[in-house]
Amino acid sequence: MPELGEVEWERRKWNPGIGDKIRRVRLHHEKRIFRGTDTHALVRHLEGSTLLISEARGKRMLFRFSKNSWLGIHLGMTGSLRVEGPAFIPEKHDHLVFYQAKRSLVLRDSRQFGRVRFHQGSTAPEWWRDGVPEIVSKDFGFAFFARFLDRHRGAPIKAVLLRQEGFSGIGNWMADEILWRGQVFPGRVAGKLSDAERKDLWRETRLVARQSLKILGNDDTHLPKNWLIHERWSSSGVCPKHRTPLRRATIGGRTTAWCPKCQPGKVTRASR
DNA sequence: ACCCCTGTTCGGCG
DNA sequence: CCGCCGAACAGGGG
Repeated sequence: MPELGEVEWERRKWNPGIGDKIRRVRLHHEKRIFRGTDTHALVRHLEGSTLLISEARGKRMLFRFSKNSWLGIHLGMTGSLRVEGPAFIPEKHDHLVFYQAKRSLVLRDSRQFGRVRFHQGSTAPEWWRDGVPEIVSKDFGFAFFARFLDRHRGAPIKAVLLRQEGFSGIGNWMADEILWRGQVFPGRVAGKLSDAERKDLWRETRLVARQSLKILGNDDTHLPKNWLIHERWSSSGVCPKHRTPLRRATIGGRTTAWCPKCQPGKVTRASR
Protein backbone atom coordinates (compact mmCIF):
# COMPACT_ATOMS: atom_id res chain seq x y z
CA MET A 1 0.00 0.00 0.00
CA PRO A 2 1.91 2.95 1.30
CA GLU A 3 4.32 5.04 -0.70
CA LEU A 4 5.44 8.58 -0.04
CA GLY A 5 2.19 10.54 0.19
CA GLU A 6 0.27 7.64 1.66
CA VAL A 7 2.84 7.20 4.40
CA GLU A 8 2.50 10.87 5.27
CA TRP A 9 -1.26 10.42 5.48
CA GLU A 10 -0.93 7.35 7.70
CA ARG A 11 1.50 9.15 10.00
CA ARG A 12 -1.00 11.88 10.71
CA LYS A 13 -3.62 9.43 11.85
CA TRP A 14 -1.99 9.25 15.26
CA ASN A 15 -1.97 13.04 15.64
CA PRO A 16 -5.02 13.03 17.95
CA GLY A 17 -2.81 11.25 20.49
CA ILE A 18 -0.12 13.95 20.58
CA GLY A 19 0.28 15.50 24.03
CA ASP A 20 -1.42 12.61 25.82
CA LYS A 21 0.12 9.99 28.02
CA ILE A 22 0.41 6.33 27.05
CA ARG A 23 -1.17 4.42 29.92
CA ARG A 24 -0.57 0.94 28.61
CA VAL A 25 1.18 -0.71 25.67
CA ARG A 26 -0.13 -3.92 24.23
CA LEU A 27 1.97 -6.13 21.93
CA HIS A 28 3.13 -9.69 21.41
CA HIS A 29 6.89 -9.87 21.71
CA GLU A 30 7.37 -12.76 19.33
CA LYS A 31 5.64 -11.17 16.35
CA ARG A 32 7.72 -10.85 13.23
CA ILE A 33 7.00 -7.14 12.94
CA PHE A 34 9.25 -6.57 16.00
CA ARG A 35 12.20 -8.53 14.60
CA GLY A 36 15.47 -7.15 15.91
CA THR A 37 13.73 -4.87 18.40
CA ASP A 38 13.95 -4.89 22.19
CA THR A 39 10.21 -5.00 22.85
CA HIS A 40 10.66 -5.21 26.62
CA ALA A 41 12.50 -1.89 26.60
CA LEU A 42 9.81 -0.51 24.28
CA VAL A 43 7.03 -1.35 26.71
CA ARG A 44 8.97 -0.31 29.79
CA HIS A 45 9.88 3.11 28.43
CA LEU A 46 6.73 3.98 26.52
CA GLU A 47 4.25 3.15 29.27
CA GLY A 48 3.88 6.41 31.14
CA SER A 49 5.49 8.51 28.43
CA THR A 50 3.81 11.12 26.23
CA LEU A 51 3.62 11.21 22.45
CA LEU A 52 5.28 14.47 21.41
CA ILE A 53 5.62 14.66 17.64
CA SER A 54 6.15 12.58 14.51
CA GLU A 55 7.85 12.86 11.17
CA ALA A 56 7.98 10.87 7.92
CA ARG A 57 10.89 10.32 5.56
CA GLY A 58 10.21 8.36 2.45
CA LYS A 59 8.33 5.28 3.57
CA ARG A 60 9.54 5.53 7.16
CA MET A 61 7.98 7.22 10.15
CA LEU A 62 9.49 8.33 13.44
CA PHE A 63 7.42 9.02 16.55
CA ARG A 64 9.03 10.92 19.40
CA PHE A 65 7.95 10.37 22.98
CA SER A 66 8.92 12.00 26.26
CA LYS A 67 11.68 10.42 28.34
CA ASN A 68 14.00 10.26 25.30
CA SER A 69 12.06 7.51 23.59
CA TRP A 70 11.69 7.06 19.84
CA LEU A 71 9.58 4.67 17.79
CA GLY A 72 10.27 3.90 14.14
CA ILE A 73 7.58 2.37 11.97
CA HIS A 74 7.76 1.04 8.44
CA LEU A 75 4.39 -0.04 7.06
CA GLY A 76 5.67 -2.60 4.57
CA MET A 77 2.99 -3.76 2.15
CA THR A 78 -0.04 -3.91 4.41
CA GLY A 79 0.59 -1.73 7.45
CA SER A 80 -1.80 0.98 8.58
CA LEU A 81 -2.32 3.29 11.55
CA ARG A 82 -5.62 4.27 13.09
CA VAL A 83 -7.31 5.57 16.20
CA GLU A 84 -9.83 3.55 18.19
CA GLY A 85 -11.68 4.05 21.46
CA PRO A 86 -10.02 3.76 24.89
CA ALA A 87 -11.45 0.28 25.50
CA PHE A 88 -10.42 -1.07 22.12
CA ILE A 89 -9.94 -4.83 21.86
CA PRO A 90 -7.28 -5.65 19.27
CA GLU A 91 -8.05 -8.01 16.43
CA LYS A 92 -5.76 -10.62 14.96
CA HIS A 93 -3.42 -8.30 13.03
CA ASP A 94 -3.41 -5.33 15.39
CA HIS A 95 0.15 -5.88 16.59
CA LEU A 96 0.75 -2.72 18.59
CA VAL A 97 -1.73 -0.68 20.62
CA PHE A 98 -1.04 2.42 22.74
CA TYR A 99 -3.85 3.00 25.21
CA GLN A 100 -4.48 6.60 26.20
CA ALA A 101 -7.21 7.96 28.44
CA LYS A 102 -9.48 9.01 25.59
CA ARG A 103 -8.42 6.76 22.72
CA SER A 104 -6.04 4.09 21.56
CA LEU A 105 -3.46 4.27 18.79
CA VAL A 106 -3.36 1.11 16.68
CA LEU A 107 -0.86 -0.36 14.25
CA ARG A 108 -2.24 -3.08 12.00
CA ASP A 109 -0.19 -5.13 9.55
CA SER A 110 -1.55 -8.43 8.28
CA ARG A 111 1.51 -9.61 6.36
CA GLN A 112 4.09 -8.11 8.71
CA PHE A 113 6.49 -7.04 5.99
CA GLY A 114 6.56 -3.83 7.99
CA ARG A 115 8.74 -3.22 10.98
CA VAL A 116 8.70 -1.51 14.38
CA ARG A 117 11.90 -0.22 15.99
CA PHE A 118 12.58 1.36 19.32
CA HIS A 119 15.33 3.69 20.48
CA GLN A 120 16.19 5.28 23.77
CA GLY A 121 18.42 8.37 23.75
CA SER A 122 18.57 12.14 23.73
CA THR A 123 19.02 12.31 19.95
CA ALA A 124 17.25 10.63 17.05
CA PRO A 125 18.32 7.02 16.43
CA GLU A 126 21.21 6.27 14.13
CA TRP A 127 18.93 4.29 11.79
CA TRP A 128 16.87 7.42 11.24
CA ARG A 129 19.75 9.62 10.02
CA ASP A 130 20.71 7.68 6.94
CA GLY A 131 21.61 10.71 4.83
CA VAL A 132 19.22 9.88 2.00
CA PRO A 133 17.78 13.13 0.63
CA GLU A 134 14.05 13.64 0.56
CA ILE A 135 12.95 13.94 -3.05
CA VAL A 136 11.09 17.15 -2.34
CA SER A 137 14.16 18.75 -0.74
CA LYS A 138 16.90 20.79 -2.37
CA ASP A 139 19.37 17.98 -1.68
CA PHE A 140 17.71 15.88 -4.34
CA GLY A 141 19.46 17.78 -7.11
CA PHE A 142 20.18 16.62 -10.63
CA ALA A 143 23.77 15.85 -9.63
CA PHE A 144 22.61 13.40 -6.96
CA PHE A 145 20.08 11.88 -9.34
CA ALA A 146 22.59 11.41 -12.16
CA ARG A 147 25.23 9.96 -9.84
CA PHE A 148 22.74 7.44 -8.49
CA LEU A 149 21.80 6.31 -11.99
CA ASP A 150 25.49 5.97 -12.84
CA ARG A 151 26.07 3.86 -9.78
CA HIS A 152 23.36 1.47 -10.96
CA ARG A 153 24.03 1.85 -14.64
CA GLY A 154 23.51 -1.82 -15.44
CA ALA A 155 20.04 -2.17 -13.94
CA PRO A 156 16.70 -1.46 -15.60
CA ILE A 157 15.61 2.08 -14.77
CA LYS A 158 12.45 0.75 -13.11
CA ALA A 159 14.57 -1.19 -10.59
CA VAL A 160 16.73 1.88 -9.93
CA LEU A 161 13.68 4.05 -9.19
CA LEU A 162 12.58 1.53 -6.58
CA ARG A 163 15.83 1.74 -4.59
CA GLN A 164 15.13 3.65 -1.41
CA GLU A 165 18.76 4.80 -0.94
CA GLY A 166 18.25 7.02 -3.99
CA PHE A 167 14.52 7.44 -4.40
CA SER A 168 13.22 7.70 -0.88
CA GLY A 169 9.52 6.88 -0.75
CA ILE A 170 9.11 5.82 -4.39
CA GLY A 171 7.19 2.57 -4.76
CA ASN A 172 5.78 0.57 -7.60
CA TRP A 173 2.99 2.81 -8.78
CA MET A 174 5.02 6.01 -8.41
CA ALA A 175 7.88 4.53 -10.42
CA ASP A 176 5.49 3.62 -13.22
CA GLU A 177 3.94 7.08 -13.05
CA ILE A 178 7.35 8.77 -13.34
CA LEU A 179 8.47 6.63 -16.27
CA TRP A 180 5.19 7.15 -18.09
CA ARG A 181 5.38 10.92 -17.66
CA GLY A 182 9.02 10.92 -18.74
CA GLN A 183 8.18 8.70 -21.73
CA VAL A 184 10.87 6.18 -20.85
CA PHE A 185 10.35 2.44 -21.25
CA PRO A 186 10.77 0.85 -17.78
CA GLY A 187 13.17 -1.82 -19.06
CA ARG A 188 15.70 0.65 -20.41
CA VAL A 189 19.13 0.18 -18.86
CA ALA A 190 19.82 3.11 -16.55
CA GLY A 191 23.27 3.84 -17.94
CA LYS A 192 22.00 4.15 -21.49
CA LEU A 193 19.55 6.98 -21.06
CA SER A 194 20.29 10.22 -22.88
CA ASP A 195 20.98 13.43 -20.99
CA ALA A 196 17.60 14.78 -22.09
CA GLU A 197 15.83 11.67 -20.82
CA ARG A 198 17.62 11.91 -17.49
CA LYS A 199 16.68 15.54 -17.10
CA ASP A 200 13.05 14.69 -17.86
CA LEU A 201 12.99 11.82 -15.40
CA TRP A 202 14.54 13.96 -12.69
CA ARG A 203 11.85 16.62 -13.17
CA GLU A 204 9.03 14.09 -13.28
CA THR A 205 10.35 12.35 -10.17
CA ARG A 206 10.14 15.57 -8.22
CA LEU A 207 6.77 16.48 -9.66
CA VAL A 208 5.18 13.12 -8.86
CA ALA A 209 6.66 13.17 -5.34
CA ARG A 210 5.55 16.75 -4.67
CA GLN A 211 2.04 16.19 -5.99
CA SER A 212 1.62 12.90 -4.16
CA LEU A 213 2.65 14.48 -0.89
CA LYS A 214 0.43 17.49 -1.39
CA ILE A 215 -2.64 15.58 -2.50
CA LEU A 216 -2.40 12.31 -0.59
CA GLY A 217 -0.64 13.64 2.48
CA ASN A 218 -3.33 16.05 3.57
CA ASP A 219 -6.50 14.09 3.07
CA ASP A 220 -7.73 11.15 1.08
CA THR A 221 -8.84 12.97 -2.03
CA HIS A 222 -7.85 11.41 -5.27
CA LEU A 223 -4.93 12.03 -7.56
CA PRO A 224 -5.66 13.84 -10.84
CA LYS A 225 -7.79 11.83 -13.24
CA ASN A 226 -5.14 11.87 -15.93
CA TRP A 227 -2.57 9.97 -13.85
CA LEU A 228 -1.54 6.47 -14.83
CA ILE A 229 -2.31 5.05 -11.38
CA HIS A 230 -6.04 4.95 -12.16
CA GLU A 231 -5.43 2.61 -15.09
CA ARG A 232 -2.50 0.48 -14.14
CA TRP A 233 -4.19 -2.31 -12.20
CA SER A 234 -6.95 -3.02 -14.62
CA SER A 235 -6.33 -5.55 -17.36
CA SER A 236 -8.25 -3.18 -19.61
CA GLY A 237 -6.22 -0.14 -18.51
CA VAL A 238 -5.43 2.44 -21.18
CA CYS A 239 -3.00 5.34 -21.54
CA PRO A 240 -4.64 8.46 -20.09
CA LYS A 241 -3.29 10.50 -23.02
CA HIS A 242 -4.67 8.67 -26.04
CA ARG A 243 -6.39 5.52 -24.77
CA THR A 244 -3.81 3.08 -26.11
CA PRO A 245 -4.11 -0.18 -24.12
CA LEU A 246 -1.37 -0.46 -21.52
CA ARG A 247 1.12 -3.28 -21.50
CA ARG A 248 2.10 -5.22 -18.39
CA ALA A 249 5.14 -7.32 -17.53
CA THR A 250 7.53 -8.04 -14.72
CA ILE A 251 10.42 -5.58 -14.97
CA GLY A 252 12.98 -5.02 -12.26
CA GLY A 253 11.27 -7.83 -10.38
CA ARG A 254 7.96 -6.01 -10.09
CA THR A 255 4.70 -5.84 -11.99
CA THR A 256 5.06 -2.91 -14.34
CA ALA A 257 2.53 -1.11 -16.52
CA TRP A 258 3.46 1.16 -19.41
CA CYS A 259 2.11 2.70 -22.58
CA PRO A 260 3.70 1.12 -25.66
CA LYS A 261 3.11 4.29 -27.67
CA CYS A 262 4.54 6.81 -25.18
CA GLN A 263 7.25 4.49 -23.90
CA PRO A 264 8.52 2.41 -26.81
CA GLY A 265 10.77 -0.51 -26.00
CA LYS A 266 10.61 -4.23 -25.56
CA VAL A 267 11.13 -6.55 -22.66
CA THR A 268 14.44 -8.32 -23.09
CA ARG A 269 16.48 -10.47 -20.78
CA ALA A 270 18.73 -7.51 -19.98
CA SER A 271 15.80 -5.22 -19.22
CA ARG A 272 14.26 -7.36 -16.55
C1' DA B 1 -7.96 -23.95 -5.89
C1' DC B 2 -5.01 -20.89 -7.77
C1' DC B 3 -2.89 -16.64 -8.81
C1' DC B 4 -1.79 -11.90 -7.71
C1' DC B 5 -0.03 -8.21 -4.80
C1' DT B 6 1.72 -0.08 -3.80
C1' DG B 7 8.05 -3.81 0.10
C1' DT B 8 12.55 -5.30 1.83
C1' DT B 9 16.23 -8.59 2.53
C1' DC B 10 19.35 -12.14 1.58
C1' DG B 11 21.73 -15.99 -0.83
C1' DG B 12 23.46 -17.27 -5.16
C1' DC B 13 25.62 -16.32 -9.31
C1' DG B 14 28.18 -14.09 -13.02
C1' DC C 1 34.44 -7.56 -4.18
C1' DC C 2 30.42 -5.68 -6.95
C1' DG C 3 25.98 -5.73 -8.77
C1' DC C 4 21.80 -8.00 -10.29
C1' DC C 5 18.07 -11.43 -9.75
C1' DG C 6 14.79 -14.34 -7.76
C1' DA C 7 13.04 -16.28 -3.70
C1' DA C 8 11.31 -15.79 0.72
C1' DC C 9 8.62 -13.54 4.09
C1' DA C 10 2.72 -14.07 5.05
C1' DG C 11 -1.97 -13.29 4.53
C1' DG C 12 -6.04 -11.50 2.04
C1' DG C 13 -8.55 -10.76 -2.08
C1' DG C 14 -10.15 -11.82 -6.84
